[in-house]
Amino acid sequence: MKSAGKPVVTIYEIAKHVGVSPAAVSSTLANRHVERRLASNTVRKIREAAAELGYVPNMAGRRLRAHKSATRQFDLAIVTSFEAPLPLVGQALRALQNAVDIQTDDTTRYAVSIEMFHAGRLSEKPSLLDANRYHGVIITNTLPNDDAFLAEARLPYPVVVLGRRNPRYCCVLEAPEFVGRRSAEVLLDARCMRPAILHGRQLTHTTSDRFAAFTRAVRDRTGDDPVEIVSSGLQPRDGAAALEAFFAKGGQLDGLFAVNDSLAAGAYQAIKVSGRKIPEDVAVVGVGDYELAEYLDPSLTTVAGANEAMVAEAVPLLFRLLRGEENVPTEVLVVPPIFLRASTQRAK
Amino acid sequence: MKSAGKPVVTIYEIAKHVGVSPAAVSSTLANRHVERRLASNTVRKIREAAAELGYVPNMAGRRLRAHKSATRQFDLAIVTSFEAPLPLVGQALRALQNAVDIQTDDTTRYAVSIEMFHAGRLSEKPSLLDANRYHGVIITNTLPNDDAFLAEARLPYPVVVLGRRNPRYCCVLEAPEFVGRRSAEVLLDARCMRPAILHGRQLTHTTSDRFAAFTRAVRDRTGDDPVEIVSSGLQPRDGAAALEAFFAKGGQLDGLFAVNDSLAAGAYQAIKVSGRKIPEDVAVVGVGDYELAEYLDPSLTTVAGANEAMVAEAVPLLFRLLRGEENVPTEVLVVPPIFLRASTQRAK
DNA sequence: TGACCTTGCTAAATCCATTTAGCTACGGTC
DNA sequence: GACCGTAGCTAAATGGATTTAGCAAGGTCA
Repeated sequence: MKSAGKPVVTIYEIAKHVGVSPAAVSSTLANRHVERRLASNTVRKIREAAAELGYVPNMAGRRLRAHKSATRQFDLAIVTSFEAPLPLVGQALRALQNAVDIQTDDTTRYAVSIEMFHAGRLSEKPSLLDANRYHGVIITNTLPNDDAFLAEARLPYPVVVLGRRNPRYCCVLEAPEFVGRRSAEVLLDARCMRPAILHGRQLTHTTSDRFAAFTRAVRDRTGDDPVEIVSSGLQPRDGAAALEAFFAKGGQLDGLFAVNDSLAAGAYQAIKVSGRKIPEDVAVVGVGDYELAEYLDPSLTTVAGANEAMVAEAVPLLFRLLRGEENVPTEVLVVPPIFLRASTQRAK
Repeated sequence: MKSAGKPVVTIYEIAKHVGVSPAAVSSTLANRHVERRLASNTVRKIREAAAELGYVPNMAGRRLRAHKSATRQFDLAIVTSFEAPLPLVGQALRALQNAVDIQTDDTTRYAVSIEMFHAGRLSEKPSLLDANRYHGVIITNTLPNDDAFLAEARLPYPVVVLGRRNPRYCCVLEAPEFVGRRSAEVLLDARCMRPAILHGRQLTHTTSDRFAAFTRAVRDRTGDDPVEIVSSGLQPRDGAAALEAFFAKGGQLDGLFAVNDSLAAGAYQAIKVSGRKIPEDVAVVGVGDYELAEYLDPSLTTVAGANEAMVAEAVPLLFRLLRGEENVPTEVLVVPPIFLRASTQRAK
């Protein structure tokens, strides 16, 4: 049982409690009691005391002692929000792990992990501010709140920010304007007269850029603003619900840009249920960061899908920062590819 | 630049190199040099030496010192494979984080993260065997190799294994047989005469159970074995490729059970491209752990989707183990729900 | 009886970084 | 000349666990 008492229990408390030395306690708790020839009765008493006092090992102490003095250990992490699409995070982690696998040798070891925060509440993760957890991190899927926090806090270790610009850090992001503008062009080239944009309530830096550029491009070419459809979340069900509501209110559209592809998947369903055909009645453009896009019916035209390219830039940058290199660029722009598929192929 | 030399650089080396005390070096590297009134020239020399010698801070040392002695810190992790579907892992992490958020107070802090291994090569993560990293973990998406490793190694801290049975650990898994059997029943009830099963080359405990139960159920009811279609991976593209190849060889089927839903998404495409209609020509059953299933066209009938329920069981179990409780069950079975949707609704 | 072994345990060093208390030298004040 | 203040630095304690060398008590064998 965990005691609620103030003083945290160490092996010294246990030793005192049982009447043995800390060495005996340590040996027992590390299951070394046989080779250290501790009497089984002593072992039992130590185990009981540990359980009774609610002993929790201090990992820092253990690691410090266990540290082989010829190796340096780097602890790296991908920091992302719970709300973010995980496949993108998975790509990032894989890329980081690959880099790490190459660089690992006798003298250098790495540990990489994913660390998550609630979107918009990065500041509630105080462990990030301590310089005693990670040697370096890649941060992604931040909301404006988080961004402000980061800019003010200035994390005391190397950081690469993915997908948004932050003046105090090394950033990798989509070429601004590109996705929104090209999406608009694709829809307009398919002769859409009433293009719409579908996005979630919370705009990240990336999605708000897509939104703004799309809106501007449509306005420039048609003189009108696009229709704006807002969903409550980023899951397919949210996209479906938003479009259903839009149609229920008598909304009309003949082209749709969904700022990410789960929303597009949901939109597909609502469009079909409403009796409209893709692409004949509604052309659809999405964002192809997931494999999914190609396997929707009809296959989804996507702009972007730059995540992999961004990650490929970010990982080497992190290592350059870790190495203490100077002249590491503070901003790298990635131009996403475009895949024209069935969802925008309208017969002349 | 990182020196390749053997002895790892500590602040003591730097101190010796510069000719100051370790205290000065520590103050400088922690950016405390102003309040500690170090001469700017000294600071510069220390910084230069740190860079030149390739200093890498020892996080264990830092954390040990930084540790507030009235708090105990638990480091928890979800351990999963790179190849696994991430949304499931995300669910697990969210559940764990929620539990942790509730239990955090002045005296107890938690850090949760995701740690990944290459499927089948868990044994190459030696850090798992050290008792100096995590207080407890939830392990999921293991392959038979990994399972054998775990059974032999006996990790020296609390572990909950998700999705497979392992005699030496506390396990949470799908009720065996259930998913495979019910999937078979759904297809047979839709009057399929040639049911097939689609799975990846690598079978986890869970997928091999699904496979075996499906096969047995089909055999029991029809006297014949189902058709087996094997894909190289677990992504939609792999499912599509496997079915394409199957059709190209003249394969026939009128019902398909895909052991996970990315495969089902890929299969959908190949089936449609081949000119067959779902569900008229081919009824399809998948596994609904992702939101996606409902938004495929036609919406996908799914059995399973037990991940959330499994996670809900696993998290409390982990805490019970951490608390050192006795009589923690070693096996918890979860019965997954079933969602009948359009992909198996054939007209009489 | 003495040499030697075994059992069962402990003292103390060690891992690395941080921080507190305090020392020295120098300049200025009355 | 006594005293004070300050800049600039260091010695030493500290955090928690592990391990090595070794001590003491008791037994075995010649």
